Amino acid sequence: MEHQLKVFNSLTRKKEDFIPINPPFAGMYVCGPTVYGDPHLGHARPAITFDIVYRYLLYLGYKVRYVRNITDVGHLENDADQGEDKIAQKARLEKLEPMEVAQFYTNRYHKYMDMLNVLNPSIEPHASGHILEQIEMVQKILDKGMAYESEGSVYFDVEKYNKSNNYGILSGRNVEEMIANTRELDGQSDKHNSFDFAIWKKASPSHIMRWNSPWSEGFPGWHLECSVMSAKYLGETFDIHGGGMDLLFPHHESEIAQSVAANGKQPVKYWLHNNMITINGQKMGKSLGNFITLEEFINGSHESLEQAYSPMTIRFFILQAHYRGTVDFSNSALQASGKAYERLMKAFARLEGIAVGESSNFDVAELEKDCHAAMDDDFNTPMVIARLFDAVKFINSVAEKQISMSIEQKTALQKIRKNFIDEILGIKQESQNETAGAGLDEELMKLIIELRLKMRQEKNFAMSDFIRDELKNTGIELKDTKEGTDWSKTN
RNA sequence: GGUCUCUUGGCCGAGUGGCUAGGCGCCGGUCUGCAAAACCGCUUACUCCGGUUCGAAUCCGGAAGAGACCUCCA
Repeated sequence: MEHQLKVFNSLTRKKEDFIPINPPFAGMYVCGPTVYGDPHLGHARPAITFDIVYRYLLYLGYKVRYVRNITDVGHLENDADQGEDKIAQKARLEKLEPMEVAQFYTNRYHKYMDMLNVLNPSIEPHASGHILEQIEMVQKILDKGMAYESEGSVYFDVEKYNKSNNYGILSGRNVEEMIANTRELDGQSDKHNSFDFAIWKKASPSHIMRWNSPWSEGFPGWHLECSVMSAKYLGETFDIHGGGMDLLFPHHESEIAQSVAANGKQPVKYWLHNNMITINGQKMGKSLGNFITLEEFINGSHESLEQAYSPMTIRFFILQAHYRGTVDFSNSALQASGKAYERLMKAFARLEGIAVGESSNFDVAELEKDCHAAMDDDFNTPMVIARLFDAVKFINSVAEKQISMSIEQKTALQKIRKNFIDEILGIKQESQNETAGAGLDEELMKLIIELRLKMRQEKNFAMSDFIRDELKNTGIELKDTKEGTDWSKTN
């Protein structure tokens, strides 16, 4: 392969050559959504980030198995109401089966991922469908002496594990310091240490979702599902594990510990983490009043939004920043991205109709090389987009008949469009007249535009402007161009 | 407080020890009956203070500011 993909490995904190364990196969596991609420911006970022990783690995010719889980088990509210499962609580409030709640939000998640042009994973396992495997893993860890049972729950013994291994290998945390900094606030805990984590949790009476196990009726600990399902579908050691930076500790750290304790080997070769999003410089949170669902984003209904933003605008915006940096959602930034997105798509659409002629001084091969180099360098999508705009400028200059383009240049640009815009970045055209493409609307608009053209030719500008203004009031915008008059719906 | 990350032009946001990313906005222009749109051109920044270097926004040290994670749980 002519490419050498480099990825930033959180485990080593360095960019490393990506060399899969069993080429041409590549295995990737990404932490998916907890399906107890509507999908929001916080879901979009990791989904799009690892969609890019998936797409690029496919583009490079790897046979990729992409596993992204659905977490539908065991979520306690982080508010004061202890001991109730998030899904169970929702179910009780809405008088539904817990699985109905999980299914509803899973469907919602899929719908919005589809709108964002996020490809489906190869396997989408549910935590609830792998309870047996999780019980087996708990037993395995118990057998190795790295966990203890207490009051029907089973806890991972971090201190013991750390004697022979390194708990903190991923997050840089130091167990000795954690012990030193820990103060027992109350004696109620059935854990040996505050940083021990549950791998099996006994269900409280109000907890609806529960399964039988050798220890109690309960549910598996949070970290366990990812360890179990990744091992089941990708093997005990696999290539890439992705997720948001917020999951680095304790989730991923604990995943490593469990897997090493159970299987005696590091589960993951490359850990990739996307950075977080902020909204107007603040972390998104329900308590901060800036919690925006994808539905609200796309229809513009949230009060902090000045307008609706299309799914492709959101995707383009996210791709304009590197995945390891934070990205701040603000109206002005999104509006800028929306315009940039349209300019990019318009130019490449224009390319199709361009008449070829003499070659101009524009190196398409170098542009392509730069785009590849940017992707190879830890998925630098902002750089790819920047270079694509150089092509935009070239295409527009040719379209404006300032310079010309050869057939070779045109073909090469078409290839870049297909490879980079369509396949790798996954940016697609959102047609504005989708609902009006056929039928009565189109016919009527044609007639109105023709009438207005006649008036303009007769210099009856008062009437032609009246038509334009009135249409604008009803949400249809007319634009006079050299080729004639275009129309589009404004929202 | 601990661990880590970040600080780039009006805004967003890449990047490299010397070769002015890119987008949006502004301004100028082309086009147009006008407007809008579209297109072209323009806009030389790197928190502060030291140091290394022929040369640093880029490396090192310090300061200031911002953010994330650090009880339970997912």
